[in-house]
Amino acid sequence: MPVIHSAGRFSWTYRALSERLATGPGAIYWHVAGKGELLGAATDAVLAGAVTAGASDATPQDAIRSLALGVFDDHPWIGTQLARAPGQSPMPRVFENIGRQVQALGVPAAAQFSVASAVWNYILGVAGQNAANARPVRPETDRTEFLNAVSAVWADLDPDEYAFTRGVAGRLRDHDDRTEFLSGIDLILTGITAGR
Amino acid sequence: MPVIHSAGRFSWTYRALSERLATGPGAIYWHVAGKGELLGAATDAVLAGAVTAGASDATPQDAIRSLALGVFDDHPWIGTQLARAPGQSPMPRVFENIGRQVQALGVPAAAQFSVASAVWNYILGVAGQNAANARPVRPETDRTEFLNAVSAVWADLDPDEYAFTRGVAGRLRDHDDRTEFLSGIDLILTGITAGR
DNA sequence: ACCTGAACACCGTTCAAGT
DNA sequence: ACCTGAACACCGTTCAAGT
Repeated sequence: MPVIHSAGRFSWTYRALSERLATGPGAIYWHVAGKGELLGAATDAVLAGAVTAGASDATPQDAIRSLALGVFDDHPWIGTQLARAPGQSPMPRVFENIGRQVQALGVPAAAQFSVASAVWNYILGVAGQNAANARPVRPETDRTEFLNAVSAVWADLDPDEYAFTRGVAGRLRDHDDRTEFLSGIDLILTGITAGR
Repeated sequence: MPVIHSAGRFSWTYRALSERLATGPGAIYWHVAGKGELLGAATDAVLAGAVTAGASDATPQDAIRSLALGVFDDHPWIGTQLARAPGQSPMPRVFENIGRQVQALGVPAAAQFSVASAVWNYILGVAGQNAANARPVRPETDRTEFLNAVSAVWADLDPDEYAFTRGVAGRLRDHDDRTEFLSGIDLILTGITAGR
């Protein structure tokens, strides 16, 4: 079967795919069992590329950040579809990468799986979440416009009941998803080393 | 419009909904603009219930854990659909809840928004991720069977290239998603207080 | 003002038929 | 062994027509 090159924003429909491959939609079913396996294969192909990122970083922290950003920046949609194919999936390769950094951070053996899972879950979960948010409810509303609207609502909330939310309304307007994503990673990284 | 009661696992299709409401699919469109707004309304209704959890917990940490588990246990699918409606959404209420715990943990003002966002993102992201994983690719394969298969593959990996993954293959088989979810929360909580 | 329900475009999936 | 493409069931959405 032809290799699937990840091409940015692409609708993974059988019809779009089959048109691209100059064939009928049914042809794909000879190669994959269904949509799940199809997306799984695509996910795997993309993850394989993400592993190389962070291969030679200075600290374990930097290595994890590189890997996380690799997923977040290039292929956030991955989160929606998980590597489930037990076979030759690159999922273990990514997990191995994270796990070694976790070991390098001095996490005791008994906690390593749990800690690596948390990092893994955070990366896929938040990146996927972000990808889902990327397409707005109504296509005509753009991001800044939307954020301004929400920020205005927040700033107008009851000062007693919503003291905190009111206070950060301004930050919402200016916030950057990528930065927030990274700050979460850092929080986890701090938690890892602090818990030692 | 009739209030939508969250009823466990339910397919949010217009047809299923309209049958439930004993009406035609078109009728719903008079009340909501589209699928996004529909799911948004449902999400809001559910989140409103989740806020009460953790209202009176001993420590800020416990309060955040309660809220996180409230989403994870009862309504993991929420993560797939975000509170986007700027209006009277309970989203600010949840965010307020988290924010106050973050303040109680002693996080400096400049970092509060960022930290609260990380907690929020983690909860929705990982819970949603988990909901997506809940339905397997092929319906006939159940969870334990699947985990055993993956675990066996992991245990069989190259000892040099996959030293870490091999080593935790056993833990994968026995792992509990809920526990992993909580351990990630704890990692973040530790990171929050350690970074002070 | 609010509901009805047929209709449209689109999707994943199947399958008899081809080579 | 591998591809074709019409067909099926299903989905979100629209809209003329009803009350």
